[in-house]
Amino acid sequence: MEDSKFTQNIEEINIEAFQTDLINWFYQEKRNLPWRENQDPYKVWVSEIMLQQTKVDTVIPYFEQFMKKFPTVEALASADEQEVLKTWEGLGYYSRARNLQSAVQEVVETYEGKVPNDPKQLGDLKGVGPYTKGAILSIAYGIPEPAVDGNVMRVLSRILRIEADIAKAGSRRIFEAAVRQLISEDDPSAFNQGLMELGALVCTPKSPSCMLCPVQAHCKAFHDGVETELPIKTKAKKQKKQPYFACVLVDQHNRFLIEQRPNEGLLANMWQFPLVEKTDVDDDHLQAWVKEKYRVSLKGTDLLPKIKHVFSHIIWELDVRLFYVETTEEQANNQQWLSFGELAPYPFPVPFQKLINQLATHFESEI
DNA sequence: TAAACGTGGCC
DNA sequence: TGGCCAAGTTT
Repeated sequence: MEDSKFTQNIEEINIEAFQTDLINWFYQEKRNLPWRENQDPYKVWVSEIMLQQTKVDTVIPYFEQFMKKFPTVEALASADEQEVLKTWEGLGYYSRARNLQSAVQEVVETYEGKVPNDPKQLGDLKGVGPYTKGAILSIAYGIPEPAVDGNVMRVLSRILRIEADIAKAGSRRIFEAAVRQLISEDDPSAFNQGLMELGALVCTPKSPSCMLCPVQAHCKAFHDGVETELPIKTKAKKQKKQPYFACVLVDQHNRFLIEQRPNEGLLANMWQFPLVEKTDVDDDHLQAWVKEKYRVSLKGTDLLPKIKHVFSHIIWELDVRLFYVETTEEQANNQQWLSFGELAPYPFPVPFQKLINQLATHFESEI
């Protein structure tokens, strides 16, 4: 259906000229990025995972740190997961980090530490989906496989005037089919990266710089004057608000209670201050809930500024309450009483980094 | 197929 | 301010 129109448009393209124009532009204009210093498959892999749904400028410092701490497949495979998460702290989508370490462990155990260049073996690794598989194969190994990300879909939707909804899961295969016809067998790495770099620097979502585009002459959308109408992308649903109480328990030695989140779901295995949904416990029962759940007696409470945190699919509204604890009993083993300085090694998601910053202000010199 | 899964920057 | 966007994968 959608394919028929694009099949016709692809036949109007001079493929050799398109490849040459794109690849030459890429070598001319490509940014110098730390993961482009060589083609080490491990570095390519780590960079591709970090770049998922994440801007280049955000990734750069994380990539540098990660490579310093885990320079090889073996180093990452044998690291503590907590240290890996700490290095990933603030980057988001933390299952990427846990899947990456798990996959690297499989590479050590099953493939003698060599990142596979076999599409099936590579694609079966945790966290390696169709895009990442194609990116590693083409960039690290020079194998002509499609690497279709959001950039590639946007660029090709314009060049070929493809009107498939790029928000839909099934649309990716249309673009993969297009790439298979267009890709350079001689330099699939520069071709795939060129498509993405073009999307990042020229063929941008809002106002594409068509006058600077190296493949303007090949672009159906530009020819027809519809470049700003593409790609077609349906809107995401609005996030649902979730009101919580965030509870800071402080004992007489200025130690704070933190707990580790479950090993799956949102922010898996990350640490937090005790959290409870307001739909589960209302204001009147909060104090009793804290005493019961954490086996403490209280000598006072206080109020800290509210924290709002927007995730991709939900919004946390944290009402932050301070509880001064008189006596404590043994706590569960996913919990820790720690002084302020001892919090440092524990990976916290951003909403709790905000909270920790509030504590630093609130307690000033006390801690 | 659609929802879950983070975060920061931009307008 | 709130919606949109960024080199996606898993379930």
